[in-house]
Amino acid sequence: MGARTRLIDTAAQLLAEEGVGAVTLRGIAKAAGVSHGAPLRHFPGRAALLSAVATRGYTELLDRGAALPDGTPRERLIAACHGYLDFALANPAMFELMFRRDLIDANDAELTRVSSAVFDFFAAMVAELQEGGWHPATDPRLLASSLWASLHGLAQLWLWGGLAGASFAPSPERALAVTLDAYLG
Amino acid sequence: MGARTRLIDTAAQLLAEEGVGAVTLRGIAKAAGVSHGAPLRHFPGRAALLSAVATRGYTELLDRGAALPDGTPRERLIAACHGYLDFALANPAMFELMFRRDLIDANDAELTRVSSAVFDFFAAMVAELQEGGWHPATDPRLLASSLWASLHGLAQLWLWGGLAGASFAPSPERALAVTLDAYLG
DNA sequence: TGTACATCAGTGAACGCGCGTTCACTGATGTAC
DNA sequence: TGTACATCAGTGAACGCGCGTTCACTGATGTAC
Repeated sequence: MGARTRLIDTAAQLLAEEGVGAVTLRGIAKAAGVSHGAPLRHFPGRAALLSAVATRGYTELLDRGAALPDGTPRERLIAACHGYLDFALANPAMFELMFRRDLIDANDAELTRVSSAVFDFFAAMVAELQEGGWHPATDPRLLASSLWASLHGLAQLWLWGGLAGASFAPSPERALAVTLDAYLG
Repeated sequence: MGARTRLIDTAAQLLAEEGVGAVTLRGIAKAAGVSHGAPLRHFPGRAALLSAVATRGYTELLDRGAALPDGTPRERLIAACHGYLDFALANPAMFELMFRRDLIDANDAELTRVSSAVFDFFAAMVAELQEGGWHPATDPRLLASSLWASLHGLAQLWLWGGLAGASFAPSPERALAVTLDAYLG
């Protein structure tokens, strides 16, 4: 395994264990057991390394999409929505990093390639369901954007510290059920 | 005007102009024209000052709610949803700060008081609409959580850099219309 | 097989930076008598 | 009205920290002939 890959692995593990604040170049180097200048042999800078880590996150999202069980378009879209929320809840720090523009390089070629693929996959599932007569007149990418944003907000707010006030905190699953009911009827 | 209030004002302005990364204790002190140790006369630390700034954001949200025009419960809820999105788009850095747990003190009394009030206000509007027969069997706070999360995700993703891939970027207003159509039929 | 050279990951000291926070101090203002 | 004292916002030097990045160097590995 290449040193570059090992650095990304170590960073991803450090991210999961210690959070976004821990993935500094020096912290990653230390966790990887190399001197703190070593990572710069493989990445031009911190943002590039973190972008590679975030790309891992988008790749896993894509893998989850590919591993979706067979079923009707509707069943598959519902499963994909659950998958997105599950991923975010299971990998909170990765999820945060994936959307932290100040930490990663938004123009990173691989990152944009994979994240676009995730959206395209999702939009394709939406389009498939539309063929069955669901919101047939709406642009599938617009519909996908709205639905994706709803999932995203659910994950963000839950990770942020509960969906409602402290006195009432519905589980994200229950809120997702309400959301899916609204969209899918 | 007290020095404390002036510091919050200055910080809020600096936040709007320079972003979340600029609101350091030293940066705020410099912008306020005082020595960099001066803010600690009024706040126990950085998190307390930033929490006071974020509280401003929630307060403005509450003010916007109070200023909603008269109308049917449905019209008022739709206006509130637009208001939330408008606020986020008009105050991106404040919106970011309001949900950055690593920068503000989640246990700050005033902050939790006002942010809870915002949610309660929103949930009350939802409950009012339910009296008209809309999703009557669902807990209004659960319904409010789902709808709020959808708005929140719309704002977050838009500010993050477009709702979809670079090839297709629907305006948040168009996506909001789709979302409101899904929930409100 | 042996030799000279190139490549390249990694080292570790150093640089310069901005940060939050501490601390002894100043100077103005308010208050008690 | 005057004096002694307390309060308190602000000062500015300093501390210690972790950061990203630079740089000359080492040592192992691969390659050409």
